Amino acid sequence: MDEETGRRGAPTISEVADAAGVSRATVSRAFTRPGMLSPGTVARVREVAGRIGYVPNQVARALSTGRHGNIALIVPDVANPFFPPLIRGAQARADLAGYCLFLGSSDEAPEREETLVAKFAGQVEGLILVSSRLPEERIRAFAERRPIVVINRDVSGLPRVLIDTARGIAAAVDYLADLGHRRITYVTGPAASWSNQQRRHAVRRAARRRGIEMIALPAHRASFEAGREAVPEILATGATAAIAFDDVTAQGVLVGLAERRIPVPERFSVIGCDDVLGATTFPPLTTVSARCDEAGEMALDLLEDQLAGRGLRDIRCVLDTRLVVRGSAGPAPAA
Amino acid sequence: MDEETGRRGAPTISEVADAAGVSRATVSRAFTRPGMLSPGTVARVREVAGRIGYVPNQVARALSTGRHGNIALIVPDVANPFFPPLIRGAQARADLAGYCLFLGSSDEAPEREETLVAKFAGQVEGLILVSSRLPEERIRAFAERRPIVVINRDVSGLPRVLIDTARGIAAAVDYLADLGHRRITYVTGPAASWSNQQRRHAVRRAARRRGIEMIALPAHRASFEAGREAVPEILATGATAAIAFDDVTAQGVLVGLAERRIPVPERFSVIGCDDVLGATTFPPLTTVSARCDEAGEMALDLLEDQLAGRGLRDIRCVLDTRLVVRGSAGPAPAA
DNA sequence: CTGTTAGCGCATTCAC
DNA sequence: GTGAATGCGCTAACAG
Repeated sequence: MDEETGRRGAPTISEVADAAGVSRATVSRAFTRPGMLSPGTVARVREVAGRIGYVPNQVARALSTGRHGNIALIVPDVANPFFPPLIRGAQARADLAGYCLFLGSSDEAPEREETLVAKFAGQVEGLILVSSRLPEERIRAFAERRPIVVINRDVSGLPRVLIDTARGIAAAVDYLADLGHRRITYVTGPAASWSNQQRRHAVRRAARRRGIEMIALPAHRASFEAGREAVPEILATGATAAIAFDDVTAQGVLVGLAERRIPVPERFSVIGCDDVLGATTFPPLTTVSARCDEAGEMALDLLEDQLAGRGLRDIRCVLDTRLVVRGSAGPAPAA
Repeated sequence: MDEETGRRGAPTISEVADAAGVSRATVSRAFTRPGMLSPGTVARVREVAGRIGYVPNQVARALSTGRHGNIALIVPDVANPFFPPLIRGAQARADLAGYCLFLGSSDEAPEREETLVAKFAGQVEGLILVSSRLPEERIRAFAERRPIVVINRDVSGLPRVLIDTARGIAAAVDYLADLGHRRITYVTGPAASWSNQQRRHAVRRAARRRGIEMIALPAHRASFEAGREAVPEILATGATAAIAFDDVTAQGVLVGLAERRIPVPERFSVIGCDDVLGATTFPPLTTVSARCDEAGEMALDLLEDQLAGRGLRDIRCVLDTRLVVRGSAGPAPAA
């Protein structure tokens, strides 16, 4: 008994073996492959184990088998509403497959992400990196040690799931064009983000196709505030609608507009991206749905394939998107 | 070389020892207690290790030392904005102390939480349970095995950090009373939640003290929608202000009000709780600050004390709160 | 079906 | 300052 904590060392497999009058191997099998034992023995061993309070030591088991039954999922920021649905999707699948999901949040800092990955790498079967801020070479280096699946980052040679917002954004631009908007703005996200570049290009392409004007506005800081602060600039361009990098940014635009008493969508239209806010804004945000939950599920499936030895190394899953029409975009105001 | 994956087994301490022409013990010491070795040896060993790509096996190390260097933090729902700041606080402290933080999200399901705790228990030094939905006896049982700190749950005998919203809520009620409100509503949160009960009582007490009327409205479902759907009922009571269980619920109330074109705070006042939304609503939410980040930091400090053998078992840290005045509450409208 | 033997990779006594 | 032996708790052959 540990005098300091009042906690005693956990009972080991040997103690159970002695108490039950069997060998340690039998105890082990009673927990890992009950089918190999006679039902009676299994019951007896388990009964004794339960009474003593024996719980198999995961760490020892992992050392012996090389299998830990854990998967790590690392996101840039748990506070960003984009990730929870994705996390939930991955977790659901992990449960099904009998894995325990470890979550890590890097706070958008590459160094923190590096530390996390390194720490996790030793204790999990494989990892999923979401919107990683790591240099590609680092990701590849880690992938050398452990199976890695990336989400929202197009690293060739690794299994990856990409959310292709191009289609959804094209639909958004079409929608605005059909509503009579001739000049729109795109409110930028993190410059280093793969998603941001992809979305920017998509808006530009679609606008060109429809023959309407598109102006990209740099975001000076992250998400919400970026959107809010961009409002004066947006207005200065003379545009009648804005597509934002993500929903949080769009929410910022919404608030900035509200502060200026500019009614949405009557005088200005706003469209977000990701559909993570649901209808929690006013007016409810029209947005491009990203199906983040499916991304999480798919990543876990890919990882599972990887772990099972089946599954290609260089697979690229692309998730489609579509426009979700709610109430934040309407006809262009008469000039 | 594993033909299936193209990944080879990680180099072990022995390979480094051979390559460097020293014993395994020396390699081990080069990483764990460099002070015991001559500087030259340390440098040489590390150089060789780096070249070979040797990384100490955490699992083996943990089995040998009984120390894993991990701490688990389990929250009911990563999607709830209440938790990210708390997580961040804990993570910052964990970094400082050299621990790696494992996150778990139970989706508000006690069974999931149970599974998570059980899985984690074997791989961490200790755990932090935030707003746990587990029966007290289960928490106690786990605490028998591993040091546990709880947040927002008053489990006697365990180190716990509680956010005492009473003071902040009293201030909120005072604020409303001073503004001339005579009848207010409290929009309830999860019935099973310790925080909810505490907050409800606090509102009631303060209202009684100030001689104003308080009506509690049950939330039919979770957070945002609960708030939005409660609006008709709120209005039906004839109240002129509402205090919501948390900011997300308050945001729902705000949207419900906006949908009915009821201007806030001119015609109705809303106050939230937790201060997790910042100024991202319109109008910016007046709320009771909960200092969630400090709760996370404090919990980790307590756990550290626990692990170091110092620190009491039955310690109860109470964090104070205060009213943050922004723009969602104003003078009671003239009747 | 069950017991025996031999590691998994590392940290840690002891000797030297 | 460094090496040789021992064990952490468990699983996985191999016998019987």
